[in-house]
Amino acid sequence: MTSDLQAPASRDGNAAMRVASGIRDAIAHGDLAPGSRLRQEEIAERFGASRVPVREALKSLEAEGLVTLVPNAGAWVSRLTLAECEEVYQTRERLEPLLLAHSAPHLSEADLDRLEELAAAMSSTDDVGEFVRVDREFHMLSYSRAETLMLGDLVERLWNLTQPYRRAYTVLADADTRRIMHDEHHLMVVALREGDVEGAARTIEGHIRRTRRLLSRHPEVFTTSG
Amino acid sequence: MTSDLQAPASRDGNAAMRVASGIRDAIAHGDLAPGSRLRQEEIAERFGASRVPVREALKSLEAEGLVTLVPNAGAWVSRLTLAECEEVYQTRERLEPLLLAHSAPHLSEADLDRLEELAAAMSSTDDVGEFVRVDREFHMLSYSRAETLMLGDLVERLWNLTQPYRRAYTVLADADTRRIMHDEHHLMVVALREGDVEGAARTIEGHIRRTRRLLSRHPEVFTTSG
DNA sequence: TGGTCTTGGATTGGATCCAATCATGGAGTA
DNA sequence: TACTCCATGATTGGATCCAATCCAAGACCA
Repeated sequence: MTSDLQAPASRDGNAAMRVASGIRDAIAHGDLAPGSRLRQEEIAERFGASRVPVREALKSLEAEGLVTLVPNAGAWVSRLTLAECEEVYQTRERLEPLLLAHSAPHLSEADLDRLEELAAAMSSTDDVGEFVRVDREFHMLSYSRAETLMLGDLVERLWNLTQPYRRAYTVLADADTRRIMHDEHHLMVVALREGDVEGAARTIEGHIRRTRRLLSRHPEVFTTSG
Repeated sequence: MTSDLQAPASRDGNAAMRVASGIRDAIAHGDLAPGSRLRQEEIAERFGASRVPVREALKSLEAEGLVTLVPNAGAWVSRLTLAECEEVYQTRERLEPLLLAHSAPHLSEADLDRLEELAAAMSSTDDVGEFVRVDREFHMLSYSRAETLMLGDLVERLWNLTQPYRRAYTVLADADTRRIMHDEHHLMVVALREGDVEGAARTIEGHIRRTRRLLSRHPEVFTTSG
């Protein structure tokens, strides 16, 4: 019980924030699958905190939609149906062009170089995990210069909601589809370099739309076999 | 073991939920102005609870953007600048046509009759408080038949964010502007009756866009004089 | 034998207590 | 007079304890 043996958990930020980030990451990385039950005490012990900050963290995650909270019953990692996932993509289709328009004018040359690097890395890798990771970095970087109150956070949350399924259906893309995705990424960088915000916005919209339609052809990703 | 995977039906009634709703309503009704400090103990006493559920409620409200939480300092009702308010309206401009498209096919005749009633009530009242209240009911009813995972809640949150400012700039609309707003409402009902989802979506988009432009002509609403 | 009731354990929800942190104001000094 | 430093009170953050609720297994009875 003496705290000398147990190193006090890192002090930056408050505990609830740390716990929330930890759970978010665990979900994103696939360590916590959709449908998994989240027991407060278990989480508390895992993060070296008491249950109070855990409950606050779960409240935040519920508001983000990542966790489903049932009074007097418990918390589960949210599970999406195909229809719900399509809804998230429809929403992204509307919001990300807007967010990109906010960010595009402030992207530096270095940002654009990095975007090109990431696009190239995506077309050369065969590892799905790596692809998904780089894909996320690519898009988030393209939005990173937007100075927004909530739109940026909102889009990131939408990505988080579908992250567990992204890997699953990325495997299913055939060579042609992958080629088209890479072309779209490249087109987007070109448009951004030319200062063609409208063109970049249209490209990202089409990109998300195409991904959504790919998704809807693979309902097997969402079968609740577990 | 597998019984942990599916969440049982929800049951409402915990304190954190009540507190969150209470604060939300207080902000919406203007009892809590943007910038107001929220002291945990004060709130706890007001709702007859302890500080623990209050802290959970504040976490939720922070995730919604209604409350700004500063570690080790406290909580304040979020205050928007003009630019941030315009961002919310830009976001609504993209999302509400989509949400309306989800809802429109499921609106009943009774719903449409009620919408017409509300539109008429808006054009006949001179009381600003009444107008704002009915306006919200009108739009929320038009979305109420959408069966969405998050889009419906998301739009409602966006409305909540700007609710404190809506009353302020509604006063500033001249007779012409009000007339146009009423026409738009009526046009929307007509399009919905005809089953013209696309037309209704365009109408609501134009309606929000017009409101946003009206808003940007009245920066004085956002001067931090208080 | 089948259904209902009860009881125990497990888990969440809430209250109280203690620790950590921050703002405020006053004393002391150049 | 103005600036620094420190002490003190107020407020938030976290831990522990207790109450309420739910689920499941087994007892009881028709």
